[in-house]
Amino acid sequence: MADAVQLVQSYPQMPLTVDCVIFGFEENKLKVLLIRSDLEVYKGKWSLLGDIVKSTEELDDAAYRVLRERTGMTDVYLKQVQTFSKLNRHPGGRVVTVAYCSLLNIRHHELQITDNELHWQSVRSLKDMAFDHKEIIDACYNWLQKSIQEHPLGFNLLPEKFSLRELQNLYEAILNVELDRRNFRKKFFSMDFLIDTGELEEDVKHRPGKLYQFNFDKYEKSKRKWIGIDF
Amino acid sequence: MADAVQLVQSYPQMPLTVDCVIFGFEENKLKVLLIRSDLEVYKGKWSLLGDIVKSTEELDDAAYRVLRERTGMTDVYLKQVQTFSKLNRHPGGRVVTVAYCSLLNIRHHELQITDNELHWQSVRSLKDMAFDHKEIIDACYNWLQKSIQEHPLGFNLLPEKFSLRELQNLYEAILNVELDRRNFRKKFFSMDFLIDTGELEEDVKHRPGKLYQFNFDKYEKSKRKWIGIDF
DNA sequence: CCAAAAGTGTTGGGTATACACCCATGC
DNA sequence: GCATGGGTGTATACCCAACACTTTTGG
Repeated sequence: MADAVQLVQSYPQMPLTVDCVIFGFEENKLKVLLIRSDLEVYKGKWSLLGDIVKSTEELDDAAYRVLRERTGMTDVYLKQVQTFSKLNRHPGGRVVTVAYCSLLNIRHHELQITDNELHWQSVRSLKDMAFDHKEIIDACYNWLQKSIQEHPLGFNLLPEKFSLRELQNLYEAILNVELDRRNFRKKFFSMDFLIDTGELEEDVKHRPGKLYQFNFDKYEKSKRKWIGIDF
Repeated sequence: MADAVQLVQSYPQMPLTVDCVIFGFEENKLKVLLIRSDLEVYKGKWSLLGDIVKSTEELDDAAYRVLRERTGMTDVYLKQVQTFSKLNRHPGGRVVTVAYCSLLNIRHHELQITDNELHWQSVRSLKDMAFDHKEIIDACYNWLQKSIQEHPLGFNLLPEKFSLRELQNLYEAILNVELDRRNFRKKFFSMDFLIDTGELEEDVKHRPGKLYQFNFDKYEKSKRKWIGIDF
């Protein structure tokens, strides 16, 4: 054991951080939660929410901590996406960062955000960010576009009860496509994971749509392993 | 700028390593390249090929360096998969590691391996490895199973010219399924990325199959963006 | 001629796509 | 009653899964 300790002590060390790409959905747009950079060189630029990883902290824990400290939320979808290590990515020296992607419902969380430098920004209008954060967001956005087609992640961005129109708007916004409404409905109804709550939309100035919930239990039980070569 | 440097210098630091899960295909089995652990506590156990990340080295470069130093190969498929940070994953103390997955053709590389503690082991027969390396291999294997269905990665594991039977054996071994030969052929021919070399298998004691090459150029040009919700 | 694997087509069922009309609500 | 979006069905094309026989080669 002593040899192992000695070995590790001889290793070069470097700072490690986590950066959270926190997605939300509002006004039919996919948005990401940003904060003003606190570095002089990036004055005025937006940056991701991130923090150092402590010496005795696991990466997932560090990412959850960032979420908790920034949004007050603990029960949020979170997933490690990629680690970035360009030598010049941080102006203060070598810092490696692990990017996490997080999905949350803006409505559930808006009251908890007090720091007024926090800001939900449309993913489509991003430019000129601090560090390599644009690159990190692009990676997470690509990951999201892919994952939302294979897993029921989108529901994390919606209220617990949602209309099919909202769901479709979400998919259209994230995938940047237009989908046929009837086929979209057929698709989701045929999956049979939507629970009709019996409730209707309110405060809408046209015929109200039905509200549904996603049946996560049923989904978990029926997860299948897909074989299908396609490239 | 000075503030940024000072800030980074105040960050906790830790050792960072890369571990390469190097897959190969031989005797119709998916294999992974392992080495005897050099730590006393793991005496006799197998471990992945890995190394520290140098202070001024990017992660991809470190992973390529490991490959080059261990196999002599430079032109090998390599992809960052996941970062592992459990506090007790290394008996010598806190070490974070970034796992890379690599695919190579064993035949092209076998002569370059001189260290006789290096060893190709069947993925199916893995057990009881050093560190958290079993977990890392599992993650990379899952990644491979998924990716090989969406991207033409498998060809990195085969010789440049291969028969359809070899290709099918590869898919069956990695996905751990049996596939219908006629449908498999139809599938690949309909993709239209296989070039008939006009050559035939040799030294085979039955009717020889045709040898094909994968048309990477054509594939790159025709990459399409898929929209298809399915979970 | 025998063994072993290569090579080849068809059919049926299910799934994706394209498309148009009536309905319920608010104003 | 009109504007707005909710809700529904059908026909077609495509793709996937299932399935058996003939051909070529080596020995």
